[in-house]
Amino acid sequence: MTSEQAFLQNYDPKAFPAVLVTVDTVLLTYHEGDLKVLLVKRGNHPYLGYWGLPGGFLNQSLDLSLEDAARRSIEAKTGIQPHYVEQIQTQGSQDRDPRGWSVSVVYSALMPYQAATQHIDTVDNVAWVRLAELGELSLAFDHAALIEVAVERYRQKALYSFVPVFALPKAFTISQLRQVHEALIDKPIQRKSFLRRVEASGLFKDTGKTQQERGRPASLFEATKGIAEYRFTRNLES
Amino acid sequence: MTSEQAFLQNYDPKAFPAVLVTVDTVLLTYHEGDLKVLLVKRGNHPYLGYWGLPGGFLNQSLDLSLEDAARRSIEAKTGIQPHYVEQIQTQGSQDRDPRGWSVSVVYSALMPYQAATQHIDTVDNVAWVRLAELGELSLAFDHAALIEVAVERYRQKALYSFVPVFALPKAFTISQLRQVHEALIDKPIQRKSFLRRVEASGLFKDTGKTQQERGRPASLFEATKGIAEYRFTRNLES
DNA sequence: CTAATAGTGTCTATTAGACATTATTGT
DNA sequence: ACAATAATGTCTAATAGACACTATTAG
Repeated sequence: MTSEQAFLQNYDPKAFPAVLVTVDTVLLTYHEGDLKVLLVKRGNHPYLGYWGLPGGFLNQSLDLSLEDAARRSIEAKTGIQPHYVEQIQTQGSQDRDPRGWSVSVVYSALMPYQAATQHIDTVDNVAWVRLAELGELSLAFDHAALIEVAVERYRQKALYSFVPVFALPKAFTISQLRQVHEALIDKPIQRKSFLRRVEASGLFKDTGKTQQERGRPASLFEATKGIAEYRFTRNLES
Repeated sequence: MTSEQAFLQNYDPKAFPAVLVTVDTVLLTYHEGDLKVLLVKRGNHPYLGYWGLPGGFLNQSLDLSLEDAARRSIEAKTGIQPHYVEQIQTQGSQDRDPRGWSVSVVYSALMPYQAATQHIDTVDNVAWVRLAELGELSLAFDHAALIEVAVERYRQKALYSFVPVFALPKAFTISQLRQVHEALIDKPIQRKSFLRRVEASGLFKDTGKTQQERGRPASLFEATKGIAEYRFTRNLES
């Protein structure tokens, strides 16, 4: 039996054929009544010219961890560090990438539309695309399915948490927040029920300011710490 | 701009240093009042002689997909194909394995104790270990943390689903099922509340048989199709 | 009989849905 | 005043917790 030290010295990482490891991110926001996902027009083969998710190969020198890699690619495309990031799932198979056995670790983040948009407006290969429009587009790899899984996850969270709040700007009205939840679950939510939950959570701070579109001005709120972890024991109807 | 075909012909998968990709599995069961996890005594460096999770490097020729790899290693260690498998999370960082940048895709499965135990009793490097005992053991890599994440996931599911039923044999009593849920959430559950949910779901088939420990014999039930997907809109208290 | 466990009856408390009512703004 | 949207009042329905009660077995 060799010592661990000797074992590691003799260990050859090239003994096994390499698996392609990419980290892809599903970035979502809410703007003017629509949920939108950030897509990038691919400048390389395969799927050259197709829209796909931001992300790319793991960079073993730059990235200390998978989440590092996700945050790095998010900041590269949007110029901001989102306040909500979670790992969604990992897809890996022999045939999802023509270059070989490929594993994609999928992260997702929610962010305010405005904050990210000033950065992406400066380039023409990055765009927010309405989820409703995705059917018309043919996306690279299995990215359409990856987006679907992320959205389904948020749909569930809209029923028992306030996680969707991270798709809004820092200050927002309760109606706007309700609209994000409604867009996710694709159903109207009773205003009274929703407001009761906002109050019961105790996690929203009234800024004292108001915002008006049409009709009575609405109070502007901010999310406080802990909102990402808060859970209701009873779901909204789905 | 080269054609996609030319690009793929010139593509060299060895241009990037290989990332180590492993698939590890957290196999859980319930037996005699305890939740147990299947551990394997490692026969190789690193962590030679430590207990760790079943799993190993992705085999690019044998495995068509990540889930394939998980199922293959589960069957290798237990001799059975579990009825419930889900992907838990993926951990990856520069320093979790001394051999290099390593990614571990973690799957988890629930299975009946008896079905798997006849197979593992024939070897001495595989064992069911009570979750309560894990604190005394020092596990390989970050496997203790991976188990913790899987158990926490099932703890949540115990509050709004019947997924824990897959840790029991084909026929079981409602008390046994309740005990699995109680072991997961570490709290007693009202028998009446639990039975109400069993009835409301309509997903349990009374076998007509009974089973007796002490006291009144209990009816034996079987799970029917769809139980893995069933969700309550209201959680048990956590 | 008692002990033990399975299973039921029934009351209370909580909370989401429904929907009517009031409040506050612009035109 | 009217339209539009925000915010509240209040009733009902659904369902989990609490816990007492009955049922069925072994010894």
